[in-house]
Amino acid sequence: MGRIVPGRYGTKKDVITKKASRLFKEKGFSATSMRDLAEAIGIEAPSLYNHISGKSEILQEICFKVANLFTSHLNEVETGNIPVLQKIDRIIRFHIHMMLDEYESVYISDHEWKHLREPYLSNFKNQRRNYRARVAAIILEGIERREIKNIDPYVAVLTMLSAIGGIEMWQRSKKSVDAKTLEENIVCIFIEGIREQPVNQEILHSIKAGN
Amino acid sequence: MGRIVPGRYGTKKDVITKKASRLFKEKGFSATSMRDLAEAIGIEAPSLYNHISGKSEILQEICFKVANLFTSHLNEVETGNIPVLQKIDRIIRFHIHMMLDEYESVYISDHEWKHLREPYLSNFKNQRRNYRARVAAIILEGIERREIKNIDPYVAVLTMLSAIGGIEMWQRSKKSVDAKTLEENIVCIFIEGIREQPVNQEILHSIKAGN
DNA sequence: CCTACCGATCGGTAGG
DNA sequence: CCTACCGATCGGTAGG
Repeated sequence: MGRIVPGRYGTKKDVITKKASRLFKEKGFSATSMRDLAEAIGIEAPSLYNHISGKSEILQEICFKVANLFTSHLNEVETGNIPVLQKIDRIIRFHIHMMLDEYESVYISDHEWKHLREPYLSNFKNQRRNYRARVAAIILEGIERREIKNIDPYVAVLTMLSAIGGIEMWQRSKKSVDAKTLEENIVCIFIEGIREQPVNQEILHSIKAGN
Repeated sequence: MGRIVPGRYGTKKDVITKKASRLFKEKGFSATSMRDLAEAIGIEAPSLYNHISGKSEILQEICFKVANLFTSHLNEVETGNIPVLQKIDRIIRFHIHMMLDEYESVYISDHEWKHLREPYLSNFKNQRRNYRARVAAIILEGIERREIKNIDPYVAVLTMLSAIGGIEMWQRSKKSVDAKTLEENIVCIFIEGIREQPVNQEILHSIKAGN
């Protein structure tokens, strides 16, 4: 095999990161050896170290690339002058798109982050906690404006984000449900699930009143 | 250290499985060595093999114990002559309770099953696929009866189950939200998220009666 | 990007 | 349940 050539696949490091994403996703970070990775690329294991400093650097690249994309998107959403439910709608759709477009990276960021080394581990956990707190703040605002029902904002955030995180298995059976149906169904479930519903409240009231 | 004594912690094998659950959850299956496990228990690594045949047997015990609990509960729910939304309500609550009571085992069953060996790996995947298909069938029935809105049943199942699977992080910050609030919030989001709207009084009644 | 190689650690066995 | 130990494999380095 010749050397890895930069080109339409990006730098050599990008090629390594891409191949590693697939392997880490399929076998897990710890169960993937540098020899597995090298073989998948078509080089010998020691050659990898010309492009990366070590196995954990690859994991760092993947996890923070994903985390930064989510953070950047949230920055945009927060500054927009749109209704709260529309903000939540945008966040949900972005998560779904990330899962469909970059599902290997997102999967690793969701499931393998614990193998990050310090100080990256702490940084990652902080960034994640911060992200969730900011989304929870949006939901809280919606509750105060009576656009969203009175639920615990953090429960709502975790429920939504982990639900979308679970659709990775989806990728394999793309045929059965197309992406658009998937997206609209999920958005529908959550938006109507968290939205304040005056009709239901009225019915509930009339039941309690004994009508 | 003396030998592991059976007693209020169950058999020696149970003690090993319990300790392993914690370690597999914190470090991952592959990153947990038999020496880590032995040290946590207070014995030498080779002594473990008097009680178990190998590392993968422990993972099998954990994964299938969880899978069988879910399957057993679904068997009960299916045979019950209750409205569809109430069946879904029961399933959701069972998943939440499992997550709160046995979160280490459930976490491993959710995240580490890929490290199972054949034929256990195939058996586990089959059992899981079967479980989801059966829950999807319940949802489909609800759609046909116009109790549930017209969404893809399998998307609804994955959304619900993976959302609940994500609340494991919850365990750590028990203080911030009590279990009852957590449960009611999640049930509320999903039941109202999938219910056909406008609501009719009968369904609301049956849900309330089910609690 | 390769060959040659390192110390550490792995899951597991032999034998008592 | 222990000590002693096995072959295999790990992440990574030296040197070219």
